[in-house]
Amino acid sequence: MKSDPSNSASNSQSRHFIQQMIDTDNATAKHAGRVHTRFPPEPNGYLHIGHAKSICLNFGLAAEYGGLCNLRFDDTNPTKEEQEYIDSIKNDIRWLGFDWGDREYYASDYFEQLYQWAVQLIRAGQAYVCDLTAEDTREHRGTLTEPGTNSPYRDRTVEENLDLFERMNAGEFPNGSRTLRAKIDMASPNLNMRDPVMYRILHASHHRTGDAWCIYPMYDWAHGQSDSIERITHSICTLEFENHRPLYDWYLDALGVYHPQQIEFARLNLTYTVMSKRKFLLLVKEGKVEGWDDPRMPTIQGLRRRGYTPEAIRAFCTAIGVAKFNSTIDVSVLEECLREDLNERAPRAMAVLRPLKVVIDNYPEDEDELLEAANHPLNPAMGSRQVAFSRELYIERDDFMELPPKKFFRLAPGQEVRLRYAYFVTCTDVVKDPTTGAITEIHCTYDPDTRGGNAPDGRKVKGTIHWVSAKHAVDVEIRLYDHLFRKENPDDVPDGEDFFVNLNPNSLEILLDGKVEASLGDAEPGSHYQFERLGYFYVDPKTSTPGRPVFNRTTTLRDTWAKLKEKN
RNA sequence: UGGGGAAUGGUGUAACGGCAGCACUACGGACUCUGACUCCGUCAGUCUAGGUUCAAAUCCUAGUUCCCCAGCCA
Repeated sequence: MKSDPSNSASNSQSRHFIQQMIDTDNATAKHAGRVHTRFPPEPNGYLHIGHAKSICLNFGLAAEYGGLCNLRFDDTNPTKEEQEYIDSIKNDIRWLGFDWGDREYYASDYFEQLYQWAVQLIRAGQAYVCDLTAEDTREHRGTLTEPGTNSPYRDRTVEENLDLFERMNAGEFPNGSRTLRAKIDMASPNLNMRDPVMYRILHASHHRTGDAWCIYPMYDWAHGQSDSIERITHSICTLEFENHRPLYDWYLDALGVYHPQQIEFARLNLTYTVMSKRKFLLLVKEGKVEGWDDPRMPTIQGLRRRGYTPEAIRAFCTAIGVAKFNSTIDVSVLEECLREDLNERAPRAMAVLRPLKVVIDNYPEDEDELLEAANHPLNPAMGSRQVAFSRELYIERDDFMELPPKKFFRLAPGQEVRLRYAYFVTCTDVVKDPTTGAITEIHCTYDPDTRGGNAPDGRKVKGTIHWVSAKHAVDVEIRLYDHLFRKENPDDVPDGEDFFVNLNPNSLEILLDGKVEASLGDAEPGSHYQFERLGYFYVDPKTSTPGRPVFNRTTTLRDTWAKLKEKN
């Protein structure tokens, strides 16, 4: 029995309400201690971070309690679902680190059983064929405050219903001409109970069953029974299905079959992003992003291409908790989980985003040398590498100011700084374009005694900056990403506008003259780096070519200097 | 105005009649060959009004606010 929190995987002190429910079930032997969940996506779109919450919950709970989690595609609507999505969903779940073994199921696997069950309900007088049009059905349904009215077809005989249903299935009737409905209660205050449609006629080819069927079960008719067939113990879903639970219960009880317990939790909302398949589609269709896997998209594919790791996403899903309150998580929580993971795994390297040339006047013209740099200062096991140094270097434009404010610890005329892993240098001169006045290069002298970065005389410098040897640098494309929207809630728009007005025009900045140290010239696509003092970068697997890596900025490092500047 | 849910610092989330805790954010400080990491600290919360109780975030009553439901979508 896993009811003792101290020896389960979840021995973190606080347990969310679903864990508590399962603990209670186990304590009372409700399912004989069995825990079997499922993740039930509809294959009509790509997975996003919101799905990740559900995936982590369902697979996580199963793992925690020594149970199982099925993957089941809810493919009851042939007009919307495609094989491509199935492949992509499976790929994403696997990437997130979860395994459904051989339990890959489809609601369409159960079409025959569902049909038999429908016949059973007809025989019991609990379902009938209705000839109302969609529009008439709506009118008969009533409103939130007024009861509906019975369909004129509600009292057909069992024989007639059986015959009609059979003929619906045989393809005798056109789309939309008839439905099979459950006979429940047109006056129910819960609209889902007002004789819900169980089957609709859809002469459409299904991605798995082909043309075997021309009637397709509604989600409500298929979902609970699918869980029942799979002997799911805890059917976890989002809040909006709470209103449907009485209907699932009704179906299961009417059929007299195994009855899973449905539990609803709040879906994930994140600041600075939208979270619906419909809106993602709009962004893609309108060309606001490059595609479903655009690194600014909160799709699993997008996050992955941005450089997120499965570990970071899983940590995030644990951190945010599970509850019934409809909340919006600050993206900083996600970013913090990311940094925590990347800080440990990403080897360090030096790269210059916006190069400014530096000439070391007292360094020999034709000389080069190799200096040792740690791949991870906090983890010696990651080893070190040699970086080339020479007379001409690039540094970050931001790391030089001609008229530095107080507390600017970087390069400025007369100011000495450390070039990381190299030498102390002092700025001696600034060269400007005579017409524009723009700084084109700066001159320094170096102190040969500080080789490696320390002064034998014990003198200190306030600043250490990164650099790349001009002669050895590799030119690369670097893509800087920022929030897709500039408002915390992108749906907060003026009257008559849509969420596009909140798009952040600076969410993507492409730098074509980035300079990286030579070792990065053949960086493996799909690998992570920390560019020191800048952030974490990911070698884009999609656009990198051999010898020409493209770096996506996954996220910046925390930057207290930038904050300080902002305040002044 | 019917029904179903939910309200705890800026944002999330615990506490299940007994000291309101944790994380993120923000703000200070220490450390530093990354203005990073790490460490220390500060600000800040029980939706409202009554009631029960020695004791209420927790129980009761009334109210307020927010979310979901009128697809032959899921």
